[in-house]
Amino acid sequence: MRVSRLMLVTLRDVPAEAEITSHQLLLRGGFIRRVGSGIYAYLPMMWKVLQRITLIIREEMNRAGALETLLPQLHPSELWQRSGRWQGYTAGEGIMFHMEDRQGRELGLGPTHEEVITSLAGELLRSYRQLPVNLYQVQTKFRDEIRPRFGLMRGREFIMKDAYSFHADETDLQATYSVMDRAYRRIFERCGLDAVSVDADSGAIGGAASQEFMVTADAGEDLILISDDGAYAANQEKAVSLADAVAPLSPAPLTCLETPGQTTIEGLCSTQDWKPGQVVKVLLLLAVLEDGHEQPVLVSLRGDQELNDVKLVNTVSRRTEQGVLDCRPISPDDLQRQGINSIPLGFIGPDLSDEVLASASSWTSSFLRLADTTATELEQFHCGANTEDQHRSHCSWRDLGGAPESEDLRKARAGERCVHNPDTRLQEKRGIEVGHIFQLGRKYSQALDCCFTNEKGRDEPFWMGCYGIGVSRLAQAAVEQHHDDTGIRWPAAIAPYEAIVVIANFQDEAQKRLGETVYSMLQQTGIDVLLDDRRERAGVKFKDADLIGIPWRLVIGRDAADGTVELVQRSNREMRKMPHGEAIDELLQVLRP
RNA sequence: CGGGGAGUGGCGCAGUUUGGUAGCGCGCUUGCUUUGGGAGCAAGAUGCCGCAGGUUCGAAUCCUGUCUCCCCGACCA
Repeated sequence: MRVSRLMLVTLRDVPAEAEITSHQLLLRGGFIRRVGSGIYAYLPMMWKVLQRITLIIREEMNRAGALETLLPQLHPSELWQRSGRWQGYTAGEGIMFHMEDRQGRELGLGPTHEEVITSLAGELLRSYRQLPVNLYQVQTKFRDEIRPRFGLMRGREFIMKDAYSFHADETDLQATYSVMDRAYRRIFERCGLDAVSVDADSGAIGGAASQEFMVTADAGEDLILISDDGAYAANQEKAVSLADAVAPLSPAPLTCLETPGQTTIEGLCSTQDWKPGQVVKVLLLLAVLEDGHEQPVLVSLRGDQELNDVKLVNTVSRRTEQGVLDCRPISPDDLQRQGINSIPLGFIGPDLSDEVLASASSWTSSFLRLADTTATELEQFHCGANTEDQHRSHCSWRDLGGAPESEDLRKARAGERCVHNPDTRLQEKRGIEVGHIFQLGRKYSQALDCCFTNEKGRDEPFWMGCYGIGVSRLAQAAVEQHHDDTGIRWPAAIAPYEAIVVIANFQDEAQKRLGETVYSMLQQTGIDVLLDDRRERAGVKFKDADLIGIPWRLVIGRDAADGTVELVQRSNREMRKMPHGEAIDELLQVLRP
């Protein structure tokens, strides 16, 4: 391709809309344009990148025995009503774009395809003899994100590869899950990405095991914790660790203290000369359950620890045997609205009486009491006295009528010891989630009543797995991981072009002739090559070539008359002069080994 | 949804406080010169100043409404 015909529009200034480097570079390099909030056009070079990524994904999915398909983007609401997700996905903070057609039928734009694929499987897969089956598609997904961000990283319309597998039993599901795990590792490696797989929470999708694949980059939205020995890695939402030990209090009798205005752990500890780890803090939250109940929750946590929301929601869900729609701290306003005035915020102890809820207008009238292991393990501790401006020192759980059952509710943090091997510690990194694999189990097949006939002639819901890769996000993550101060450094496997021939001075006949020769020779070898034939000054072309990040550059310059060219590697800026024939051989060797 | 910021030529911005009919840099067009790291000179083109009302002799500027975009948050008492 000739650059003069490429519709290459590069920008010197950074567009104001872009915050992170990869977003800026994709805009400046002429790869993407914003059309609306979270909506982007993939310009020709970007589309080539996406196609190359998709090709790698297809090859690996096919190799793993999956079948490509293409499902509709318009989903009838009935389908989602059958799985019970229509309401949650469309009402309020719902993530699904939805509409009514001219007949008044309700439709949604697919944010994910469990409903469609599962009901199809229910129609097509009648016997255990047809199983297992693994279906995938590469397609645009629509999600009305609360806050679209960072270009392609969190768009409202994005390209995703999603796959769904169907099995007769759990063991078979596990087998395919691990096949997918290996396929994913190969995909990311082939794309030239440094990705780690981490234990993950399966979140709203539900199911048993789940793993995320994270491209490590400082701009990542997720915090991941990795052990020194590499044996353990998890999303912070899911990560476990051994909390640092704290010095036990020297035994003393329980005492009540005046602590005016000391409502924070920090304030309390600096005034009383306590250590945060010797205090039990009690958080007051409200969980909204699937059946509409509003359940007040009291969480006891060692003062130096932080609450992990995801673990909390999962625990509340397990204890109440219900889905949790929302779980958030209770504010003074909430209390006022409920007509409660007897909760001394900032001075709450784990034994806060249920009586304080007696006057609540819509809340459940008793607390769900939870405690993190770090709190229940303390022999003696300080805590709130349930009275304004008072705390208790040297309290024990016996004084409080016993400790709640121990739960893991705390955030694991970098520097803490690992559970699998206390001699190793956790390090933290930031990551961009580019893939996620789940063992869904029978959640959707049961909800949609999609069954096959098993060996014994009985109907049984499928065991399912689902496996996603954010294709457009992956492309931007690659830029986030591979760039320098002059531009993008595409990994060769997904670069829009493999090489670019730059004619330094297009007015110079010798340069022009050699450039054209080299260009057509490369084309004949099948290398996807660009020729910068623009009548721009050399500097402009070099800057653009750096910016758009083509892995190999052949400069046809001053030595063109004697057939000498410069071969430059984008990733390390290494430059070597050599006869043009040799340069082509060299390129063939690295690009077509 | 809450908080903050911004909408002025393709991109980046000034002008708004104090109302007087729109400007700078980059880019674009033409010509000459230059030609290895975003050239120089000259001459040009491009604006419903987000949109709709209002105030005024007069509005990018003041008032009201509205739309859009970006950032932070929806986090621990």
